[in-house]
Parts: sequence; C-alpha cells; structure tokens
Amino acid sequence: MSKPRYQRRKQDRPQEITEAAFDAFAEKGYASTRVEEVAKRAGVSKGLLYLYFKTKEELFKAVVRNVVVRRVDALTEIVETTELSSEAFIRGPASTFLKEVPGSPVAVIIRLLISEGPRHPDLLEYYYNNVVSKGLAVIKRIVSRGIERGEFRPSVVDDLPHLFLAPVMLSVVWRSLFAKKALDTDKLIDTQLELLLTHIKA
Amino acid sequence: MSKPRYQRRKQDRPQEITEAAFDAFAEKGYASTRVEEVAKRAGVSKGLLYLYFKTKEELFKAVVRNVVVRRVDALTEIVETTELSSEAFIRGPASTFLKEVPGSPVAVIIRLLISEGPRHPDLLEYYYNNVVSKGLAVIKRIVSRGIERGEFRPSVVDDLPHLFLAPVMLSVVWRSLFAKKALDTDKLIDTQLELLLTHIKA
Amino acid sequence: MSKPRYQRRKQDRPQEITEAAFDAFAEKGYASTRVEEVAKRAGVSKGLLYLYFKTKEELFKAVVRNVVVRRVDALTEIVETTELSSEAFIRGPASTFLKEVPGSPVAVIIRLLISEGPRHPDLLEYYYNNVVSKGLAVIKRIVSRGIERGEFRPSVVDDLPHLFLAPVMLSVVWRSLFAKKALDTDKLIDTQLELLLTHIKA
Amino acid sequence: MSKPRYQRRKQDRPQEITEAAFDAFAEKGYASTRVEEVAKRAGVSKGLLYLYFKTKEELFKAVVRNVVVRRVDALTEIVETTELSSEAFIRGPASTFLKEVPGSPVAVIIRLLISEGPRHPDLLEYYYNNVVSKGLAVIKRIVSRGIERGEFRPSVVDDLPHLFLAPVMLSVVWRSLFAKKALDTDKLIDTQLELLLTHIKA
DNA sequence: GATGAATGAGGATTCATTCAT
DNA sequence: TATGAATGAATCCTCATTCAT
Repeated sequence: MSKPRYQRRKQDRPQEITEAAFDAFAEKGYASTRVEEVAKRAGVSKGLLYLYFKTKEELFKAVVRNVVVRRVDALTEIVETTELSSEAFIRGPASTFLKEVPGSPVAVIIRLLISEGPRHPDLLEYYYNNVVSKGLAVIKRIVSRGIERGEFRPSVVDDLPHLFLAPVMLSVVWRSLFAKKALDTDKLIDTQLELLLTHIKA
Repeated sequence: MSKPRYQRRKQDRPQEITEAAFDAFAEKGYASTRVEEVAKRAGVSKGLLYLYFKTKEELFKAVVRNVVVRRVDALTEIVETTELSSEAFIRGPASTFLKEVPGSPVAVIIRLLISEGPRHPDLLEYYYNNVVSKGLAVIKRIVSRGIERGEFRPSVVDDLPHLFLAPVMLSVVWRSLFAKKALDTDKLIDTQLELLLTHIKA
Repeated sequence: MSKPRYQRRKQDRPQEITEAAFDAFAEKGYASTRVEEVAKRAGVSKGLLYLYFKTKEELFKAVVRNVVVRRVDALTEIVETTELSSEAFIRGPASTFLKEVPGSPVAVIIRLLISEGPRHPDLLEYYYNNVVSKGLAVIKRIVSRGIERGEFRPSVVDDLPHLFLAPVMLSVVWRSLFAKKALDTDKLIDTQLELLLTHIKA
Repeated sequence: MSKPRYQRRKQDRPQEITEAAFDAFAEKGYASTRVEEVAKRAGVSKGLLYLYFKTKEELFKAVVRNVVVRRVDALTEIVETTELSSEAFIRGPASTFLKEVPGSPVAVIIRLLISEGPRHPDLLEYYYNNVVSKGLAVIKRIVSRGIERGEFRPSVVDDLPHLFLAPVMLSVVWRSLFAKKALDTDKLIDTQLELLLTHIKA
C-alpha cells in the first residue's frame, strides 16, 4: 500500500527535479518558489535536491539549460536539409515553429529570464549564445539563401531578423500576462510573416 | 550613503516614495528590493512609508499606476486633434512615441509586470484596461480613420493593431536582457511601420 | 503584569547581547550555541541580534574583544606606577592577578579561542597583539626592572616570561576540564612564582 | 579528489577509520569535520563507517581512546626499569618525553578535549583516569623515589607534579594558536625542569 | 505625524544518520 | 558486507511589518 519512502534512482533524479522545478517556477516564478516545494513536486527530499544542485540558483540555471538544449539546433538542421523553396519554408516549417513557441516551455523560460536574468548575467550570456544568436542566424540564413536563389530581393530586413521574432515575443508576453484576453497569436505571427514575405519577395 | 533624492513637502510624500520605489524596482526588481531601501532613497523612514502604503504590494501597485497614468491618454488626445494625414501621423508622432517606449519608465513597468503580474491579477486587469486596451484602440482608430479617409485600404491588419506594438515589445525585452548586444530598436520599429504602411496603403 | 514585549534600548543592546553570548558560549561552546539561544538569554529577538551583529561569527569576535579590552592595560598601568620592590610586586599584585585568571572570563575566552581560533586567524592575531604580547611584555618589564635595580640577576628566564604564565594556562585548562578533580591552582601559581623568584633573585 | 590514505585488511578497518578521523579532527576540529570527510579519508563508505561506530560521537571517543592508549603506560614502564639517577632520568627520558608532547597526537587530543570535553564527561573521566592521573603519578613516583634515594629533598613540589606539566600545557596551546609566533618550547620545558631540579635537589 | 528599534515567520542550506540495493 | 542515495531535523539569516517613543 504505502510507497517505499526510499528509492534509489540516481540516473533520473536530476531530470525529475529539473522538471519539477520548471513546473514550479512556471507557476510561481523563481523568487516565490520554495525549494521545498520543488522537492515535494519531484517526490524527493530537500536534502537530495541539494545533492544534485548546490544552490537554488544552480537549480534555476539547470532548468534554463535543460529546456533550451537542442531546440534551435533542430531548426538549423531542418533549414539546411529542406528541399522547400524559401517562401514555402517560411510559410511552412518556420511558421509552425514560431507559432509553437508561445505555448512551449521556451515561453516560460523567457518569462523567467525577464524576471531573474538581470541577476544572472552568465545565464543571459548563455541563453544569448545558445538560443538568441542561433535563432537570429537561422532566420538570416533562410533569407540570404532566398536571395541567392533569386526568390527574394535584398532589403533592410536582411539585417533585422528580429522582425520575424517580434510577434512571437509579443505573443509570449501577452499569453503570460493576459491569458484571458483573447489574442489569436497564430494569426498575428502568420500575418507578420506575410508582411515580411511581401516585402522581400523579388 | 546615498543621499535622499527626494525631500519636499508633505503632500508630495506619496509621490516621492513612489518614485523612489520605481527606481529601486527598476534596478533590482520587486522581490529583491527591500522596503528599507525604498525608504532610504525617498529620504523617509520605514515607518512613514508604511503610513502611506499598507504593504509592499500596495506600494508596487501604486508604482505601476503612477507611471501608467496619462501616458496613453495623451496619445489619444493627439490622435483626435492632429491635422496630419494618417500616414504622416504614423511616420511622425506615432513613430516617435513608439520609439520612446523602450527607454521609458513604461519599459520598466512592463518588465515588472512580467515578473510580478501573475501574482497580481487585479493589477494586470488595471494595466490592461488603462494601457493596453487604450493603446490598441488608438492604433485601431488611426488605421480606421485612414480607411475612412481613403488613405488606407481594409486589411487583416485592422484587427491586429498588436503588429504595431510587436517590435516595441521585442525592443523592451531585448534592452532589459541584452543591453550589451547592440540592436537598433529605432530602425526595427521604423521598419515595421514601413512594412505595415506598405501593406495598408490604398 | 506582562512585560512590554517591545522596548527601545539601543544604547545597551550590544553589550547585553554580548554578555548573553559570553554566557552561552561559556556553557556550550561556540558551535553548540544557537543564535536563538543567545537572543533569548539577552531577552531579545533573533532579528535584533542580527541588527547589531552581521553574523554569528561577528558576534563571537565581539565577545572576545569585549572581554579582552582593558584587562592587560590595567596591569601595565599598575606596573609602571607601583612603588613596591620587584619581588614584592610579584608576590603581591602580580600573584593576585595571575591567580584570578583561571576563574575569570579570560579563562572562558581562552577556551573558546582554543576551540574556534584556528578558524578565525584574525581573531587570534587580535588576541595575540592585545593580550598575549602585552602580557608577556609586562612580565618582561617587571623582570628587567628588577635587574636594573639590582634586585634580580640576569638569567634565562628573562626571555621566557611564558614561565610565569605556564601554571596559569594549566589551571585554566584544568578547571575547564576537570573542575571536579581538585587542584589548588592558587598554590600551583604561587609555587611557580616562588621557583622563579628563587631562580632570579640576585 | 584526495586519495584514500588507508586501504588494508578488514580487520584494520576500525583503526584506519579512527586514524582518518584523528587527522580530520586535528585539521578542522570535531564540529567542523563531516563524517563523510572521515569516510573519504579512510577510503571507506559512510555506511561502513557507521557499521563500526554508531554515531559521530562514538567515533570521537574512539579517537581519543585510540591515541591515548599505551602512551603513559610506556613511560611508567621505563620509570620502573631505568637505572638512571632521578636527576638524570628527569634531564634525559622525562625531558625528551615532555618535549615531544606539543608536537604529538596527544597535543591534538588535548585541543579536542578542551573544545568538546565539556559535552562528554565520560570521556573526560576516561582521559583523566588513563592519562592525567597516571601521568601525574609517574612524576610523583620519580620525585618520591629521588627522595627515598637521598637525591632530592621533600618540598612543596611533591604534591604539585602539575608543575612539570605546566610548560608542556602552555606549549601545546601556544602551538595550536600561535604557530606563527615563534616560541622555543624545548627551551621552555627544559628551563622549567631546571627550576624544579634546583628546587628539589638535596 | 515621524522614527527606526524590535519582532518573528519564513526560507535556504547543512549534515548526521538511515536503508534499499 | 559495502555502498552512497536519500532523509529531514536543525540552524543561520532575511526582511516585511509593527509599535514604543
């Protein structure tokens, strides 16, 4: 009946704790989440948590890294191997990817970084290098390839890949603040892509 | 250590405290700012601060309300009284206004709301009603007036005034996280307006 | 009936806390004394204690400094102003002083320093400079003055004032460990002084 | 990080652990030494350590007993079998023995007892019975035998064998606190013996 | 009104000890 | 036996809030 209050599962613990922490942070934010709460969610004692993460801050960093890993790289991979035209790629995989962000863990991470980032410069640096700069690079790559192929024409957008992300950013923030005030974020993002495509198509 | 920056008449006290709190929150965020720090900055004792604001949370709300008030109303006013063409208005006053946001107190408030908002639904409601919805309304008004005047044509953008704000939002977040990674937010915003104008011009 | 649970007594607090801490440390040692226990003894809240002493360690240092201050200086003063012969001085005031040490707060401090000193090098340095070296200097002064006056003769003891302190040290340790095993520390110290006097008398 | 320093046969385990504990306690003191640290030094798991010692306190007691055993008995043995004159014995083997103490494990034990003893009355009792009283007895024996033999004369020192130990005690404490402030402990001890011999020689 | 000394609940972290494997 | 993952009581310290003066 009663679960053993003692289980050896070294392999999975860090991941389990990290996931529990993600959930807790997502709900309450970093500062308002008690370490004990994370431990409880992970079905683990406070002490064990500290065995894997030296401090609450370390745990936070692990959470960020954990979510971030591989996401963008996957996109990069697709970009390089796709056989779609640039426009089709933007309307297809790129659009899909961007529209998924506001509902994904990444959105939570963004919110956490906005809250706690200023006190964790190294984490921001990490995030910038591993997510932001890669993301911007991928977008740039798509655009410049389109130009090379004669699909697109050079324009001011070439150096402002941020324009592709702007509606995503707004959607992320909107959802986290005004979940109840309907906003069709998919449409928002698609429309922005439309604007951009219109602008850069040869 | 730091000299009190505010020392005026009694009647200004709440305002002074609110301003000191704004500065402190801007620097350290809500959770990391101690009430004592705010009192010190305001040149006031902790006890007096509590005379005006029942709790730290109340103080926070006062800060948000204080910064927000009047901003958008001013814009609304201008919109109704301007004699510029819609396009000229967007390229002129609207553009100026939007570009100022990322460096303004509003940007700080946005960051604070992203961090603390989820724990203060009433504050979000307040902010939505007094800033966001008004802001969106103004933009809609400009666009629809342009259509009425035959300057613009109806389009999907009519119902997505958020598109005007998206680059602003991204700029706000970018600056707060990656101040050191240069981004020409003015150009970003102007380019977005350009895209939008191109799209909606008749 | 009930005491006010709130009293403003800024002036006396540090001293009161320091004394309570001395008692607690004397009884349980530094490591085993809880900060809350000190606060309770001082009739004060934990928080207030931390208002005056940044950390438990700071409190410890304050306790040591507090006890140490002026003790030795008083002796130095007496040495310089006495009109007694050197021998009489040693048999009189010096003997009295040394015999008081094992039952005095200094004994407690010594015990604490032996326990915690290795982790507080700065404190040891402070103690050495303000107590030990001064103490040794006073003894040396007495001896060398005796020689100058023709009362004593030069000997190996001149450079080993520690010999005057040795029985005191043993008494301090003995009392703290074997309080129940009788040892006439007064006699021990007096006998040692006798040995030394016999040795150095001209 | 640090290699286990002990890795021998099962039957030596308790001894190995005890030695590792001694080293650790010597370095950091009892309270600041973690059981895990001891286990690591002994090249043993925490669990195994607890198989041999029920608690950290038990381990501590074992350490004390371990070091203490046989030391004094050896001296007693020598006293009874020596063919040296009493004075020669004091200047020779006894002097050597006493001068070794400040640099020996016994010094460490003394320091530990001063720190932790008050919380372990049984340990103090044990130490007193097995070391202190035996030590004092040996000294007394030497002196009284000298008197029997006509080498020494009866004196107050007969009942204060502690006088032989006083400079040793001071040396032990001095070294543990002021290792950096030079003190010729050998000379200190020899001089004290000289004083005593002068005093008691017939 | 003002002040800032005083309070104490709350939360992060440590570490002796246990126990499933 | 032997291991070291897991536990949780114990403690230091912080900081919003109160209240005597």
